[in-house]
Amino acid sequence: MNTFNMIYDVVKKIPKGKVATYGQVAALAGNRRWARVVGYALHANPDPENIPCYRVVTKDGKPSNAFVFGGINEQIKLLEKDGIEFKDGVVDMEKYQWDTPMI
DNA sequence: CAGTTGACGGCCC
DNA sequence: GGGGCCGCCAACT
Repeated sequence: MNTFNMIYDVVKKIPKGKVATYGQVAALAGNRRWARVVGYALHANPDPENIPCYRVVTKDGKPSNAFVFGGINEQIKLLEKDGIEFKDGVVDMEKYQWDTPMI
């Protein structure tokens, strides 16, 4: 169970129609300070089919400025397909942020 | 082995 | 309100 593995596990548990912030994923993975590591882990993304990295956004509810898995537009498209509403490129965190009971 | 960087977050100026 | 800096851990060079 590496740090990466825990992070991936958390990301994979993000329910459809919800999004999580990097910090939140890090907190769920075990440490809040892993925010950067989470970013790195998702960048590595060894299994994109099971790791919906597009559901992980910054605290602002915006996708990372270096999202390069197909383009920002593609990420927004995928999120909207999940039922997540985008407004001016940002998600309504109050409504769509993953409500984790374990945090 | 040591130094630097990195899909971030939070605080300070 | 906006911009910049520091800090955290792990991976990469």
